[in-house]
Amino acid sequence: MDYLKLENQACFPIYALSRVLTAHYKPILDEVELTYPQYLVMMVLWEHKQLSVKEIGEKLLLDSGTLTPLLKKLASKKMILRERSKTDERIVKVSLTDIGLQLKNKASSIPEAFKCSLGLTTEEITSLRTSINTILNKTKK
Amino acid sequence: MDYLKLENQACFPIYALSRVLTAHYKPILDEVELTYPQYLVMMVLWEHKQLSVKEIGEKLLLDSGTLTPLLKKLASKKMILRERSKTDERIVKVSLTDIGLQLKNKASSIPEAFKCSLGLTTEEITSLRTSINTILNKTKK
DNA sequence: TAAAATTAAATTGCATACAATTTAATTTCT
DNA sequence: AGAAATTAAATTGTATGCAATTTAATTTTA
Repeated sequence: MDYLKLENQACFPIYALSRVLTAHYKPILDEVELTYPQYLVMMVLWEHKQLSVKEIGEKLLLDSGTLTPLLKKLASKKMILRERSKTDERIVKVSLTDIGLQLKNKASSIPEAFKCSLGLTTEEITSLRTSINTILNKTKK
Repeated sequence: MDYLKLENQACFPIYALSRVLTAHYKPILDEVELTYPQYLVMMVLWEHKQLSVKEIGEKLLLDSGTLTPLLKKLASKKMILRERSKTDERIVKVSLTDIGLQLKNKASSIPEAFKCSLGLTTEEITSLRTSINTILNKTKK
């Protein structure tokens, strides 16, 4: 078998699928004026209320080089608040504004809209999530 | 179930895994001075010898906005040749230079090196590729 | 305790991605 | 044939990603 053929690659379909899925999110997320990475940040904040940049990075596997400008954008949209920690000035605490909190209501229909856009069954999605998570946990070090 | 929680998302693990896998490729591809998307382009050219920008885009699901600068970079490294089609001036034909062709020898060890870097069994990788391809084909429209 | 090491963000630079538009060439249609 | 529509790349602008470095603050250590 020629391992340098695209069809024999495992990484390419994941790389491609990631972009295909983001494209499916696009029109849905346009409604709430979020990009996919911004949506992920909002999601972890809806769940945890307040997180440092580092903590957000650990959850999303993104570094400050990616997050700092992204968080500034969310802050300019008044969805989040960035403030230096009083007890440790190195840390920037990120939290939701009222607008950001309210947005969760509007966003509640997104998962279902996305699922419809994909045209996969619930079982297919669950099975995919489980198997990808297994691999992700083994490989992310 | 709260569908706005990260752990219940199917898309996030794929997005994250894609980046984790690219990171695993990084040190290996550094040896041949290619980025991961550049490696994909080289791979389709090793297989097909000559392709138009559009054809490369169809195989990799990338558009000219992404490919044009990437191909210019590969051309500046003397790995590929870009030339307008004689019969249809709209089309740019991309082919391998001798250097680009030679590179396949050096690249032949990449799949195995990557597999080792991942630490997954052949079965895990094959099964992953199969299930992701199924989903990809259903969703890429 | 003062220097050394570490840590958290931010910054800089490079390389994608992709939407939208533009340009140039070719096809289709009337 | 000539205008209209279509097509293929390139261009423009915005938004990631990430390596490497910098900056400022805190912790560790000699």
